Formats: sequence, C-alpha cells, structure tokens
Amino acid sequence: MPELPEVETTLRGLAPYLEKQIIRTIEIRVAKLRLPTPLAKPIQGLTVLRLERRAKYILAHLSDKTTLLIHLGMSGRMTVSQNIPSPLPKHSHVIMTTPRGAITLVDPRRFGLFLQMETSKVLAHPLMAKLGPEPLGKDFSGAYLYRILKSKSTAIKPTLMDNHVVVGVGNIYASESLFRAKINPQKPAKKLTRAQCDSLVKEVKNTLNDAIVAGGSSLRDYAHGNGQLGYFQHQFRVYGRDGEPCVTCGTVIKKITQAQRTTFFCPKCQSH
DNA sequence: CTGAGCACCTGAGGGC
DNA sequence: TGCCCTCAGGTGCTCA
Repeated sequence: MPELPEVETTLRGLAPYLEKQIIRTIEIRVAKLRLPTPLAKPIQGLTVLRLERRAKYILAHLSDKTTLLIHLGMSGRMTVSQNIPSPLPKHSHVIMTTPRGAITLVDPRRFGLFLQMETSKVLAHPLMAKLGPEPLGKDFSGAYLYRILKSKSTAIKPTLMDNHVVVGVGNIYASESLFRAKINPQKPAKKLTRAQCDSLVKEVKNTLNDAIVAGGSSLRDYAHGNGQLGYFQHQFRVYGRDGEPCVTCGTVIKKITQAQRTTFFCPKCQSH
C-alpha cells in the first residue's frame, strides 16, 4: 500500500523489467480506474526509454514521445513474473509483457491511474502542474517550509500531507515524521518555529530515506519471490501503536482524527 | 482564496 | 455462517 517509499521501491523493482525493453503486449482488462484508462495510442512494439518518479506517480517514457503516467492509489501494486500469471490475481487491471517478463497492475479499490500522454505535456498535466517540491530534493528546506506555513492556519499534520506544500508525505509518514521531530500534530502550521521547520524537514527526509533503504534491501526478494513490489517490513514508532508505550518515554501513544485521517502521536514527546 | 467534507471503490475484521 | 458496521497507505472536487 503505497506511500512514496513504496512507489520508489516499486519503480526500482520494475526497472529491470521495463527500462530499455520493448513492450510486446499490453492488455487492459478493467479500464475504469480513477480516470478511464483507454490508451491514446497503441504501445505494442514501443520501447520504454526510462522510468521516473514524481510525487507518487511513476512515469514511463516511451519511444514515441508519449509517457505512461501510473499511480497506485490506496491499494495498488505492481507485480513482476516470468510469464503472465495463471490464474490472474483478482483485480488485475493491466498486464504488460516485455522480453524480460510480465508486469501486472493489481488495484482492488481502483483509486489508481494508468494514463498515456505526450511526454512534453506530462508536467503541465492538471494532475501534476500544481504539485509542491519533492520531499527528498533540496527545494524542500526549512526556509521554504517556514515561509509556506506562514499562510496555513490548519494543523501541521494535514498540512504536511497537502500536495501543494510538499509531495509524497502520506498518512503514515506524516505521523512518523512529526514524532521524530517532536512536534504536536495538532499545532497550527503557521505557529511552527523556524527551528521546528528545520527539524521537520530533516525528519521527513530521514523517515522516507529509512523506508526506501528498508524497501531496497528487500528488493532481491521480489526477483526470486512472489514478485510483489513495494512491500517491506515497516518499523513504525507511532503509526498503528495507539495504546502502546512510546519508544522514547513510555507514555501511551494516542490516536486522534484529523481531516478524516487517523493520526498517532506521543502526547508527552510531542507537546510543542 | 481557504477549510471542511465528500466522493471514488473493495476488502478485512470485529461485534452480534 | 452471515449481516452490518467501521476502517484502510490517496487525492481531486464541491460547497460554504
């Protein structure tokens, strides 16, 4: 279930199966994802030049100057295998084959996307145009965050999940990053100090990087195992741990709801 | 403009 | 066993 580290891990796992490979076949079995999936042009026989990630989107640039824009939504995953799986797992919506094997997009809730558009227009697409900076890039800095939060009166936790502020920080890593930075998730965003913004930026990067490293280290399992991409053992400090003791101070971890999403935090460590 | 709430979907798990 | 309820890692839209 994809947050940014899972998407990054998925992309790295897909690369050997897709990059510089010819798409021999593609079958769209269920076209109705978050947006309709019909492809603008046939892609059989085209080569995947390069894979790229922007926010939680996977971009596959094709040799005819079009790009596949793939999003995994809440429940999507890509699997790789030698041959087309038989029987196909439930909710297999797109199956592609290359000389290296088969790639299957499985997405029970169908909040994902599989679109094709001109490469030159991808970044201007309405889905992409207004995205904030990449969390792991240098544009996401304490100075930037401090500046942009000044106009945000909502609580920091939902603000951190706002794609206009920064992309790629989902519900799990928002809670985890705020815990590491010792910031109360309910604090109005505009009230964060500059030092807190510095700390939060640092901990967002640390948290995401740790998860990517953990995912990367299990990549070898994908090649030889069941082929599921984007799953790895999470080591959460607060997420899903309500009622359990804080790993730092032993205080009972609390669970609250903010903007219809669950937030976990330590009331003692995160009192400011 | 902002913030709150809803919408899109299916499946898992708990209570009865 | 089955029904009903709640909840789930995302994100764009509408409305006040």
